[in-house]
Amino acid sequence: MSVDISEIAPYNFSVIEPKWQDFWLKNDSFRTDCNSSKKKYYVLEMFMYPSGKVHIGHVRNYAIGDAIARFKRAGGFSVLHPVGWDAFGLPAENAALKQGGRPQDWTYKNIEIMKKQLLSLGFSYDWKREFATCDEKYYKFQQKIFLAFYKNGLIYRKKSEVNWDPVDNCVLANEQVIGGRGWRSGAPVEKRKLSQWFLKITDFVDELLDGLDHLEGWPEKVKIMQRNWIGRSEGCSIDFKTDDGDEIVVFSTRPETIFGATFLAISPDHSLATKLASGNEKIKSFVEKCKKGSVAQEFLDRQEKLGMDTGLTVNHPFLDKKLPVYIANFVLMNYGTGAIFATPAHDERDYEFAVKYDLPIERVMVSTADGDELPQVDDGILVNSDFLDGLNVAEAKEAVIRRLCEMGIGKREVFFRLLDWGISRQRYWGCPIPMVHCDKCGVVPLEEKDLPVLLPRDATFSGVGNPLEKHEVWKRVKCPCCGRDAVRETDTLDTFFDSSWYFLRFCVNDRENENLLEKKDVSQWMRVDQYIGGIEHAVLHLLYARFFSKALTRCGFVDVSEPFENLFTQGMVCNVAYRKENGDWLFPEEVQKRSNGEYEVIATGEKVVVGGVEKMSKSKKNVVDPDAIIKNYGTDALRLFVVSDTPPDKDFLWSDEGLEGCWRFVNRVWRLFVYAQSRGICAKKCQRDVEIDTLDPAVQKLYKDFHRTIKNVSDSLEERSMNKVVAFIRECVNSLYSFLEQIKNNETVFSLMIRDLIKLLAPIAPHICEEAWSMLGFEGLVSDSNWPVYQKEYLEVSTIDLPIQINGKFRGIVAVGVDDDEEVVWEKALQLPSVQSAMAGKSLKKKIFVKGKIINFVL
RNA sequence: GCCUCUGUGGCGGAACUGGUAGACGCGACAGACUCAAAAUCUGUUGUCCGCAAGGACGUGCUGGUUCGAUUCCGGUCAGAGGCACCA
Repeated sequence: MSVDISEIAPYNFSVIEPKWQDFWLKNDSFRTDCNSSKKKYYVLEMFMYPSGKVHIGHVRNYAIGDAIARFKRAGGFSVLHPVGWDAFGLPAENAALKQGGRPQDWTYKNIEIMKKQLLSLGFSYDWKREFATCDEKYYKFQQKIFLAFYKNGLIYRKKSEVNWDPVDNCVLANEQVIGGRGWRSGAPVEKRKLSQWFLKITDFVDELLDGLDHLEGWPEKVKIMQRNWIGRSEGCSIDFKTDDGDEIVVFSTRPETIFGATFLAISPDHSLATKLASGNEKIKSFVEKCKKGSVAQEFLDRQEKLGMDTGLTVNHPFLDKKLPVYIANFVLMNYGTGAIFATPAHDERDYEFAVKYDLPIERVMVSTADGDELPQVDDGILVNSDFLDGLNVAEAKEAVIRRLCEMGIGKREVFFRLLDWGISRQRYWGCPIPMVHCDKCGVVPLEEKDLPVLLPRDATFSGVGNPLEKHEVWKRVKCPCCGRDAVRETDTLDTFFDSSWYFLRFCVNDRENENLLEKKDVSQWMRVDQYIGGIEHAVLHLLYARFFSKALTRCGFVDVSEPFENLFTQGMVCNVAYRKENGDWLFPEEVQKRSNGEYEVIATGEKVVVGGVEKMSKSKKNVVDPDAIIKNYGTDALRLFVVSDTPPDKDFLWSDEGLEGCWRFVNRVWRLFVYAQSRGICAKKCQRDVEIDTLDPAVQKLYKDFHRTIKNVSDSLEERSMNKVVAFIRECVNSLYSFLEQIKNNETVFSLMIRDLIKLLAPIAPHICEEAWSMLGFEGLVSDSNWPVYQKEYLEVSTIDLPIQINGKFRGIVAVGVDDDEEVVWEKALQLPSVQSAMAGKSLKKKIFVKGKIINFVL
């Protein structure tokens, strides 16, 4: 019995979607198959912090990953697609402080809630591998890693100036300081001197840098950011001696400008500055002023240059002249040697400083380009430089370094911007560091048998200081060396430590496996074939994870030089935001449109500024709750929407109309499936072959075009252009609607098209497809079915519409055979009225013919 | 300041190695169905001129290469992101 397609009831997602979610979960439908002979494919989305709620940004990230996982699965790969929780971190501790209770409880409760949300989104995860980084088991492994790194000399403790976040009351790594502010709190970072654990990431600096050249599957942008962050610079260090016999080693990448040097500058943190300060009140107060300045935001913004003459001088290495030594706040202690020679004529900072303090400026280079303004920073030809005169920069650099080396005062050197990674955090909710402080033995590692060091369950959170440090019972321990009373390390590990190796642990098939990293499992699955996450981790997590792979390899745990073969960075989800004129943000429900098109606050009638498109965030009151969307439109419509329209690597603009459109499309597809069923379309009808030549021309074209769709959808998925995937499927559904009358009686063609359409849509809208698959009597799950294959010969066309140009302008088309010779095509083209009228009275200068592409008459 | 990326209809965006610019969607407009509305289906929709056939213009701006440029090259403007006294 046939039905009217427009009368079919809408897709009943509230029943159908939970049904399949339960089925997949109960049957472990997406459990990783480790014993398969199929090629492996490891898809991973950056795991999430259990903040309490899944937001739309997560949905988009995971929808992209899930589409790839399902596509690869259908494409004949054995797919690993795990899920877990990056569960340590400050918010849990803040929640404990604010609402009482323990961070543990808060975290695990959030995980429970968010897991439910993920399940309601129908992602194809292997839930048997799920873990949280705060699981005792996971951090026990992590303590093992810490000890192994320690034994291998990759971890050390040192007292040094660190970044202190005054809001989070905690140290930050350099990578976590963004524009002088804490990455989480946004507070201006202060400097403090503390004893801290450091990870020797600088030991791998060359590998980390060179490895980037081979990461072809990474966005260029991320690689550039990492290269800049590592910041390699080549140059030369030069030894100077003050009249008092103090040594000052300077570093320069421009040693060829040495003849233009007019003074030396050392950092206020330089050991010589400290020494001088101790004997001189004026210098002491200056140094202190500089240190304060390096903290205050206003100084950072103004970058005002401050300096003080030490009264000391050094000899110029080549000239018979003395150079004064200044302490200058623009010289950084943590780069190079903390001292420079200044060449004001050829360096902007030196120039600014020299002008301010009235120091000489001597030109030693003339530009090859025009203009002779100082400072001249571009390369030129050396002048006033004795043995370097007339040389270009490269030649002069070589010559001067060679001479300095011969004199025994210079050395070729490479410096990096990258510093070692400080991993100590003065917080409770993190992985305890398995070290002990003993008065007699010093800092001693625990033995493996004493692991794990578990977090105490009875800590108190007062908001001041580190709860572990104040826990008098927990912190007492016997020294593993001498057995006397000692104290535990009370700092915990930076949570970025946790996320630097989780993707390796996901490889281990048996969650209970006591081996830290089962080598066989890791080598089976690594590298991650497709990693997906936000670009904000370009120099944080993504650099640390690369370092960990190399460090764990060095320690013999694994053999993974690089963790992520292909990296995809998805864009953010944005929404319009409203605010009052005083800047307060407003919820969309609080505003309404006036008749003149402006917006006002409903309650008060105040004028509303439509604040443009902003990243969805609670503070801007423009978030959309996935649960509400799922309740009203279903998961498939939501998933479809977040990958439609916008390429996944670009920012996505939320719109209710767009979502509505996807909901309409889901129903359009649903009606098509139900209609097909009513026409008797079912699995059985797919068994006959299609005799393409006997088909009605319209049906034949439809069927051939469908094979083009299969190719287009497959290619677009492969290149991660989900927006195109959706567009091609929509196109295909549109033409099925248009030719419904012609196709409805051809059961074989109709069946085959519906079957493969279900498969094409399944990676993005899995529930409706699973339902249709079962409804039409196909065996098993569409999630387990093979990806459709297109017939190449159907894509080949015999005739094409060839565009015709006159003087490069489009004038019409002419239908020709693909293989028609030039003469034949010309004949046909010349008969076109538009060509004839354009040619009238003119002579043909040239004819261009590109087979299958174009004809162009040049008159 | 330095580095990187991006500029295509009212909007999100398509366009293979240079070859019919604007696929697909949103919005808008019209028609069918309906007592009516919603839903659904079918059209139209870059701008300008024209009753029409048709024509002119059009991918930030500006030069160039080419028979032909959204695509390649030079300059320039605008926006986004990263780094920011890194010697």
